[in-house]
Amino acid sequence: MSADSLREHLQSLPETDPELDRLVTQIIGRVADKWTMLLIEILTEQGECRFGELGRACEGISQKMLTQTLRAMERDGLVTRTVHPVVPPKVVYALTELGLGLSEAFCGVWTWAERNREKIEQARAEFLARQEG
Amino acid sequence: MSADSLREHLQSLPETDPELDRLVTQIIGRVADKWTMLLIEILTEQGECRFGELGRACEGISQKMLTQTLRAMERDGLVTRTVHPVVPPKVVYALTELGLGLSEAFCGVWTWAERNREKIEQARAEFLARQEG
DNA sequence: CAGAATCCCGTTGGATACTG
DNA sequence: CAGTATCCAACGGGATTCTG
Repeated sequence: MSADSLREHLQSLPETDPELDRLVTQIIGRVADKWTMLLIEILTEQGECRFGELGRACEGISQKMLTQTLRAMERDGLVTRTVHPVVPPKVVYALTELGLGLSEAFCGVWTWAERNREKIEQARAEFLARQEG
Repeated sequence: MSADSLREHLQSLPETDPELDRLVTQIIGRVADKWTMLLIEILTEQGECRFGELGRACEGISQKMLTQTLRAMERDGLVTRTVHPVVPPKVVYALTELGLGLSEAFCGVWTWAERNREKIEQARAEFLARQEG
């Protein structure tokens, strides 16, 4: 896709209304979050997961942030939370249709990151050299 | 795209190496940021922009965060920063090829947010009702 | 105009301990 | 196991001031 056609495409989107634009912007702000994106990717790859599984798969996340992020995702309709009344407790999280849609949409960013990892590292090295030199 | 085919697609990506996976994850973390995404969208729609233009277009951003985000984007090779030696100073920012690629990749998320805005708001309302009831 | 520098406060988020 | 509750440090980020 060329720069021009991409621009045209973006401009063609129906957010001429500033009010609407604000709402969409807010959604992006809410959803363009590191943990949310990682959890969505894990749930897409692994299918439904238990709380602990997610914690282990999502490297570096604290249990507090895991709970918090999952709650927000549930609130926004991205995942379902199913409690199985057994001992010990078993709670299963799964992507909703909405969540799956976001996963598909974000898939492009993930692919982009992989494909351009080296370019980014190179750019960082050059930037650093420019600063020092 | 079905859930299964999306899963297959993600699993087919060459990040079996955990080290590589960490790097990509870090890039996602760096780039999945509200201001970065908004600035990329603005630069895509408007083409090259001056510092002040970006500040005005990116509603709610402080000058500090604008500078900071633009620096990080420049460091990662997403934008170029061109200084025109005139008085008053004129500095122009533009997307690089790399930045344009990210813009394209993220375009899907933007479209998703617009298309599903109502569903998200509905999900929030239902979640709220469930909590209260 | 395009920042750099400083101050300062609120929120984020980690660590830890506790519970059904 | 799947959380909740509490405390606290670190960082994000706004407001303001100053400069080339």
